[in-house]
Amino acid sequence: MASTILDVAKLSGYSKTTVSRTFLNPENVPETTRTKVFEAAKKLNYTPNAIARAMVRKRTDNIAFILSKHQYPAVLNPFYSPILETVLQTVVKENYSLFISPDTDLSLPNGEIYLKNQMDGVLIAGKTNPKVINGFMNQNLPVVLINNKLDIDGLFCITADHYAGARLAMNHLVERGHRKIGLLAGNFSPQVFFERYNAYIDVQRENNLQVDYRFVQSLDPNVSEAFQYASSMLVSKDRPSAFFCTNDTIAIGTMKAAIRLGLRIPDDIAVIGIDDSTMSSLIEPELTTIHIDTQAMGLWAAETIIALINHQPITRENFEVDSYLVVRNST
Amino acid sequence: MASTILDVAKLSGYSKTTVSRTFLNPENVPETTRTKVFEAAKKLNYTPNAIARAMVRKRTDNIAFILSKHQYPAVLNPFYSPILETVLQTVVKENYSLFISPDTDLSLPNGEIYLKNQMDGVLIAGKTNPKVINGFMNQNLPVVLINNKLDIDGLFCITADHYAGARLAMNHLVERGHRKIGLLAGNFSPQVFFERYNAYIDVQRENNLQVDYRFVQSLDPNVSEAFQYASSMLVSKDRPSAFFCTNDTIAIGTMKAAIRLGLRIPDDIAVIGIDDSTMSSLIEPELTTIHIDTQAMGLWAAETIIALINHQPITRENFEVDSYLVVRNST
DNA sequence: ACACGATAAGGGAACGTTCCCAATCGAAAC
DNA sequence: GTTTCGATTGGGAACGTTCCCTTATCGTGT
Repeated sequence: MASTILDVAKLSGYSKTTVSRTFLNPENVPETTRTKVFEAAKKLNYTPNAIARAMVRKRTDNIAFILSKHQYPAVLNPFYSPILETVLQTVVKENYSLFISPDTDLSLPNGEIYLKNQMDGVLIAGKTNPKVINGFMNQNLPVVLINNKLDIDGLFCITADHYAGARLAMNHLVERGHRKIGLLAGNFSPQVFFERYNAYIDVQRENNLQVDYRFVQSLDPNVSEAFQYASSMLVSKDRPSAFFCTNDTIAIGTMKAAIRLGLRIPDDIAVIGIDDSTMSSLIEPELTTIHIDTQAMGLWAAETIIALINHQPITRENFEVDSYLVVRNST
Repeated sequence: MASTILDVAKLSGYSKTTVSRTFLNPENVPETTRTKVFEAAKKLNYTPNAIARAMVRKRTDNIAFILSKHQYPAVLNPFYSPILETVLQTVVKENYSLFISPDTDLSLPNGEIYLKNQMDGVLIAGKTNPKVINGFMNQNLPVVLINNKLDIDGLFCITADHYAGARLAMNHLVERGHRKIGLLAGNFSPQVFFERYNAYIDVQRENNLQVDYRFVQSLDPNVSEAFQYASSMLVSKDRPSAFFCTNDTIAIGTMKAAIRLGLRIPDDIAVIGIDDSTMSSLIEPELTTIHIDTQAMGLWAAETIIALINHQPITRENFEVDSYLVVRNST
């Protein structure tokens, strides 16, 4: 049905080799040849077949972005979606195509198989089964991990220091004079959960504050759950003067609860989040939070996978991204 | 480097045909054959080459999701990202892979070309150059348009009636007794812009209200721009009692401005948005808005493109998705 | 006049599958 | 005992490119 390089060759009067050459390096071919070939191609509505090309070149220029199945929703996830956005823009600029996949299908009988030979490299965001990673690496596929670190030879990772970030948040609250601080901790991957939890405990110890475990709660990181826990804690007579929420979504639920109870933020209750997601500056009062440089994550991940694909030197190995405090009006 | 079907054939003692058969339809092969083949494959770390397979089958099981370049950011766009999420989940369930692409690269010298033969079908979200659509259709590629309608034979479209949706919003404001209503209209595609603008005008005419053009403004649909325009309008002595914002982002900027000026929502100033984006129920007070059934859009688009790929009958042609009013606390 | 290099173009193998067709073999049917 | 049929397997062409190698042509310098 669709026309092939042979049709163009016949119509233009040249050989398939010349046609191929013309499409690959137009400048390496005399002008008359070029125009004749392109003319014929246009007339036949011809377009080089990317699959056939990939077959001989052993390159597809496709990069996969796999989101841990623990992260649902995939595209809408407030932490990962800015990373995906940056990766997409970066990768497209270098003429790669981006393929996105929640990693569920990798566990399907044939899912893992199909993915492999169609990709030049794989980006994995979040916690994943090491078996999957090994599967890719056994095929000599370059892999870069995002917000996850595994000590495998030849594997590159980009992470953030969630302990340091959480300390920033806690220190800020302490500096503002808060002596009683509640914790609403999202149950992300155990690693992230504990890094932030430990920061909460450590900073308080260092400042001789006592942890009141009635105001420490782990929960699913969504607004309604945060709203519920925060509501019940905020009505307590000896409630904390501040809440450390381990992400912005939880912080927003907490603020909602406070506002509904008629409490003033930050005078009656201070709230701090983590992520500096888009929402944090949209709500009123605006949320004080920890900015994690997700743009750097996306950029480095994209550039690294491309460098690996092209066997170019890697600028930095296993790079840890910065976090900083963004003071707004909720503290 | 990587092992091929011939290696497996040799090691297992069967022919390449039998190996191929075993991978394609394990149940069509005697058990002893199956185990021997799979054993050999495992030993060799063999995995069928998706590219070679695609080459002979003339199918890749890849679907492209192209976001209009007018929509930036791509993944983070509050209207399109839920659609993308639904499309992704639906498509993956049917064992297709999803490629995402901002449509900029289609205009690159070779960009358009490369995309074509690697996809079984194409989803295009938002306004696009018809040339691009024709390019795909000339290659006999199924195309489905999302939130955009073009009268091309064989082209399927899913849209929302933005005029009707906007009328819902305006009628709600009128019912609440508002006689003076301002408009903050995002400059989306001209089509969407005018559908909503016309609804604004028409509903007021029908109710004998006078339009005060000092409070009508078109703007880029982002929070800070909305904040600025709303701020300057809200300080006016004879300001409107309500603002119709043509999406939630604008509404949020408007509410922010009102809150900063110490106005009470909805008593001093009512605000209504469109989209029912995630944010609308996170802010305080929660935003009254028009819900557009983006989930239905994503689902139908995904199912339709898959049906087209498989030459199955289409359940519904050119389907227009429902909108309804969601009353919250901003009106 | 001759050799030589640069420029232009073509022939054919190779990439790793699938799938059509044919071949073999044993058992069941007549 | 011959035929038929199903089950199992294999050979080879085809898919549409790229790329290595070769060939032809045409100056250009000596």
